[in-house]
Amino acid sequence: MGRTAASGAERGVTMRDVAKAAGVSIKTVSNVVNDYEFVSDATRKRVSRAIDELGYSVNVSARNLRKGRSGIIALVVPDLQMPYFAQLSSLVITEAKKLGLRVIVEPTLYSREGELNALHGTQTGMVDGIIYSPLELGQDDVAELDVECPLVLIGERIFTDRVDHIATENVEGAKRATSYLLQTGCRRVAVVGVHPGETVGSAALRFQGYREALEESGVEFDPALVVPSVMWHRSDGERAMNDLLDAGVVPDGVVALNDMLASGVMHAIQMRGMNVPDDIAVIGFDNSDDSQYLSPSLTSIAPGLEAVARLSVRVLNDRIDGRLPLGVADGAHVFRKVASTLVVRESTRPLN
Amino acid sequence: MGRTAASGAERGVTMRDVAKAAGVSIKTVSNVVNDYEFVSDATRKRVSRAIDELGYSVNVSARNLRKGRSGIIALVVPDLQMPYFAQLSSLVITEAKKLGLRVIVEPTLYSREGELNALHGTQTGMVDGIIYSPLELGQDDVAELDVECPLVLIGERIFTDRVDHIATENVEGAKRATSYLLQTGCRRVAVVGVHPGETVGSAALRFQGYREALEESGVEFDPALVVPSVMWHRSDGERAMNDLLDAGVVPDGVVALNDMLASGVMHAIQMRGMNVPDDIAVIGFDNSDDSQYLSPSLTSIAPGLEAVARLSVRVLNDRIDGRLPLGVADGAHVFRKVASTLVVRESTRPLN
DNA sequence: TTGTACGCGTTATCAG
DNA sequence: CTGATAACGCGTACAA
Repeated sequence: MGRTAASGAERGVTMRDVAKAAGVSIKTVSNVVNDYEFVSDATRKRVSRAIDELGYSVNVSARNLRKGRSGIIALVVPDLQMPYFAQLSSLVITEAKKLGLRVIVEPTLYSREGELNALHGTQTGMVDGIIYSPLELGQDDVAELDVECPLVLIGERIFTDRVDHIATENVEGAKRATSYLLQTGCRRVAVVGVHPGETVGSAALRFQGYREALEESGVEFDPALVVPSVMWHRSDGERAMNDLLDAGVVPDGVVALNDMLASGVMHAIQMRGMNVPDDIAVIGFDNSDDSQYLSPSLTSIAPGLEAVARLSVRVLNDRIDGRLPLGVADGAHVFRKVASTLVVRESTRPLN
Repeated sequence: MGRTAASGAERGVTMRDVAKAAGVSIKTVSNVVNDYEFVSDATRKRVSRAIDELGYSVNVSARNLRKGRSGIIALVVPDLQMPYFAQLSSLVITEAKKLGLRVIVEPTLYSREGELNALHGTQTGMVDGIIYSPLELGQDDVAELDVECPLVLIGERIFTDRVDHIATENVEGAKRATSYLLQTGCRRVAVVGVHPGETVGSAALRFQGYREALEESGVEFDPALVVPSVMWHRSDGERAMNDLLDAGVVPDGVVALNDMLASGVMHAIQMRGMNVPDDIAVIGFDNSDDSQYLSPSLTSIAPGLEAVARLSVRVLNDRIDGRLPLGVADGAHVFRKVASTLVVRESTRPLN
C-alpha cells in the first residue's frame, strides 16, 4: 500500500521495528538473528516472536555492505550445456552451499571476449571470488588472471604460479585408459579426437598420455591409428571411426578422447555388425552421466570432478577469508592435480 | 602489497576519494559513474581520470542497499545435469544478462525439501525475483508459491492464477509428433515412457497428446503399444523397445516421450538389424542438443525453450520494476503457453 | 546480558 | 550543472 509497492525484496520491516515490538534494542535483535550465544532465553524468545509476527527478514544488502562480503562466488565456464561443465557446475554449487556460499554461473559461450569479460567486466563487482575454467585463453594470457578478488583456476589451458590452480590428470588418465586396453589384450589401439598441432589443452595432454602408454608397453606407435577431430560430438566419433574402417584400418581397441566421441565410435562399430568389446574394445574419457546408459555401457576415465569442485571451492573460500589454503606457504599458490580413476564397464574386455 | 591482500572486493577506494582527487563533490562522481547526462565534458573527464588513476570501482553492495535491489535473480531447477534444464539455464542466463540481471542457479536435486527451501529458506534474501521450475511440488502446494519477491512459474506441474506462469505445449507437441508419424504412413504407433496413473506433469500431458492425435485421425488406440517407463534415460528406452519387440509387438512408428528414450529406442531397433526410419520411424521430444548427433539424426519436438527463457525473464523483470507485464491487467497474472515446433530430421520418413 | 551511537559507500533531495 | 546532507539497514566498539 502507500508506496508504489515496487521494492522487490523486503516490505520495509527492519531491525528497528522488531526491536520496538519486542521492547529491546537493535543490538539484541541483531544478536538473536546472528545466533550470538549470550542472549537470555527469555529475550531470545520475545525477539523471535516479534520477528515472526512482523515477518522480518534480514536485509542481505545491508549486511553485505557492512561486512564487505556478498557470500557470492562466480563460476566461469565455457558452456552449461556440455555435460562436463554441467556436472562441474552442479558439484561446485553443491559444495559452495555447504560453506554458505552462493554461485553465479557465467557461461562464456566459447568466446575469448566472454572469458575476459568475466574477469574485467563491469559485472565483476559483488562477487567474493571466482572459479575460472577457460577454454579460449591460453598461456599468453596469464597476466589477465590478475584480478581484484581471489581466483581459482581450473583446467589445463594455462599454467602459472600466480594463482591457485586445480588441474585434472589428463595425461595420466589417458595413459591409464590406453594401458588398460593393452593389458586386456589389445594390440592395435586407435585414438580418436586428436587436435593436431596443439600442445596445451585436454586433447594434447590426453594424446600425450596415449603415446606414453604405448611407449611404456613397448608397443610401436602407428600414425595410421591416430584419428583427428576438432569437435568432440557423437557424430564426430562416428565419422572418425567410419573413416578409419573405410581406410581398411581395423583396430582392436579405441581410446576416444571423450565420452561423446566414444558413443559415436561404438555406434559406427555396431552398425557394421561388429561387437563391442569382442571385436573392438572402446574406452572413453570424462565418465559423463550417460556413459552408464550406453549399450554396452562405456568404460571411461573419471576425472574426479567431485574433488575438483570440492578443492576449488575450499581453496577459494580460504582465500576469501584471508586464510592460507591447507598446505600452502605464504605467498605461494595451490597447485593440485586431481587423481583420475578408471571406471570399468562393458565396453572393454575383462582383465583376464 | 602492504596488506594481507585478503579483503575480497575493493581495496577501499571510495567515491569520496575520487571526489577529493578530482576536486569535485561526491554527487558529481556518482553522476559520472551512472552516466547522468547533465555533466560537463570537462568534469566528466577529470573524474574519469581520477577513477582510473585510483583504480576505483563502485561498491555494488552499497548501491544495492541504497536502491533496494541486487540485480540478481534465482533460477530454481531440479538438476543442472539434465540436458533440458542445462539448456534452460543457459538460455535464462543469457537472456537475463541482456537486461542487466545476474542469475544464481539453484539445483534442488529432485527433492521436495530442496524445492521448498528455495522458496522459504534462509538463503532467499538478496534475490530480486525467482524463476521456478518444480518437479516434485504438485497442485496441492500452490500456497507455497506465495513468496515475498516476484516469482515466475515454469512447467506443467502446478496451475494457478496466483503467479505468472510460462508453460510449454506438452499436449499439443505430442499430438503433433504422433500426427506426423500417422501422416507419413505409420499405422501402428507405439508410445514409450508413459507414467501410468499420473495426471499432471510432462508424461501425462504428452501421453494425452498421443491419444488425441490417434482419435483425431480415427486410428484405434491399442494398449499393447503403450510402454511405461518411470525413468527417461537412454537405457530405459532401449529396455522398453526390447520388451515390446520381445512381446511380438512390432510397431511401424514410435513416439518417445523424450530424446534420451528415443535414443535408446533407436539403438534397440538397430541392434536387431532393422532400419530407422524404414522399418520403424522414431520421434523424440525436447529437441535436446545431441538429437542432431544421433544416427540417424532424431526428429523431435522442440519445446521452444528460448521463448520460455525470454518470456520468464522479461515478465520477472517487469514485476521487479513494478511494471505490469505486457498484456496483463492489474491484479491478474501472465499465463503463456509457448508454442512447440516439430524439427524434422532423419529418424522419420518424409511426408510424401 | 543489553543499549547507544556511529559508519559502511551509495543514491536522492534539495538548494544554489 | 554541481554541492551539502540525509537516508538505506545492519554490525560493532564501547559503555552501562
